[in-house]
Amino acid sequence: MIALIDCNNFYASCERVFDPRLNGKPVVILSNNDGCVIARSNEAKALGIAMGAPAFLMKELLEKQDVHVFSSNYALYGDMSNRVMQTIHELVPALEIYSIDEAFVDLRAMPYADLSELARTIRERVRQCTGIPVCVGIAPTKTLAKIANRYAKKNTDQGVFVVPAGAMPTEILENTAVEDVWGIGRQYQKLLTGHGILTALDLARTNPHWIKKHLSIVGERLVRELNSQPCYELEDQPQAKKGICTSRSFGTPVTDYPILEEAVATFTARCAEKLRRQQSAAHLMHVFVFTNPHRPDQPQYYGNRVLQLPVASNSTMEMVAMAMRGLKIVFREGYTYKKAGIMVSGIVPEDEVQMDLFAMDEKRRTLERKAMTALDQLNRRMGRDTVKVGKQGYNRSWHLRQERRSRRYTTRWEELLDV
DNA sequence: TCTGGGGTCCTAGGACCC
DNA sequence: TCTGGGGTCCTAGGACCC
Repeated sequence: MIALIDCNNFYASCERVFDPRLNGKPVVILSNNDGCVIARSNEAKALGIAMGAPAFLMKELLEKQDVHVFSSNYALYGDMSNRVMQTIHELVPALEIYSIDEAFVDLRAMPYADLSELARTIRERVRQCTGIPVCVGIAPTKTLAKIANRYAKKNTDQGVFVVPAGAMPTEILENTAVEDVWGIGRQYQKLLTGHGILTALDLARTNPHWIKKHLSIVGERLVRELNSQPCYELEDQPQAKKGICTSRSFGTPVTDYPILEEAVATFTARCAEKLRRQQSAAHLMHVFVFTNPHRPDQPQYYGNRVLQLPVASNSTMEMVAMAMRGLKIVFREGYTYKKAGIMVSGIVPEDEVQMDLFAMDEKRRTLERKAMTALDQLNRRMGRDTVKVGKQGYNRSWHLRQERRSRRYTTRWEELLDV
């Protein structure tokens, strides 16, 4: 059996842990740049505030209904996520962190006759140690555990639901709309409902050949999983990423080349850090810049370039130098840039990098590697970008708009909660 | 009379997830 | 004034190999 543990309204719940006055009130959290609504408390959902709704269109409603609005505070949410995961991990050893607010756990080796008792224990312990409410769904497959979790959230006071192994759980499948099944998005929903497949139960009973033809092998696995046949194992070892992207919209639009340089250098430094953290190196870098597509009255431009490093690298210095060459190529004077980013791919383990007879000499490479290790250690201890390359600059005028961010209660001494 | 049977790698595009 | 930022997997088609 597999459990899916999912935090309720996670970002809103994080804010509430440190400000209980928010309990019972509508709370929403905005995306980077205070752009869209990306998390809502139940009270906010009840007001009809949609996921992904642009904040500026909701302004009146948010004010009129006295909604508490927050900018994203990823320092807080990331740290709270770590605490939740650690708490679960202390109770169940086999844990797959699926997203910032969800984890699958393998219950096969757990000495509990009654799995709902274990689920309640997990729930209470997470609540006690972190203040975050979670729901737990338990079932023979991941897909069914997802459905069980959703059902626990919507239909029970306990926040726990178990789909037993053995017989097909017809009742819960019948009460789950097909578009609420994990892996069924907008396009597949349209296709399936067009063929009269409206519920998870209908989908579970659909002809596998038809599914394979229209939803590919992914759909076939999904149908098997609905029939209690596991196709997805628990992945408790995180896999190295095959592509890494750092991109941002700018708080204020950018026209100046030096400011664009600072932004792109910073994104590159972030990609290099991510590569080093997973002990990888990349040999392709994709630089892109673009104007605001929501302003058709302004001239539009999308510039992008893929650059090849002679030897796969994760050195901030080498990668920033390369990114600056790419930016020079894609930059066009006279446009107002809204967003830029760096994507790296062609990722290999850092100890399996293929050398080049004519590239940077080995001595320099070793030195840079040592420098990067020192840089990472310093920045981990003293805070991000304590040590950085000069191109990253001090300007920050391109930086995010975050007008309503709460304090970083758990990761900054100077922002601790006052009692 | 009649024209094989395997493979690999790469890219673009489309679907999905949080 | 104003619309986020990451990822994954699969398939089809083209080019190539023996």
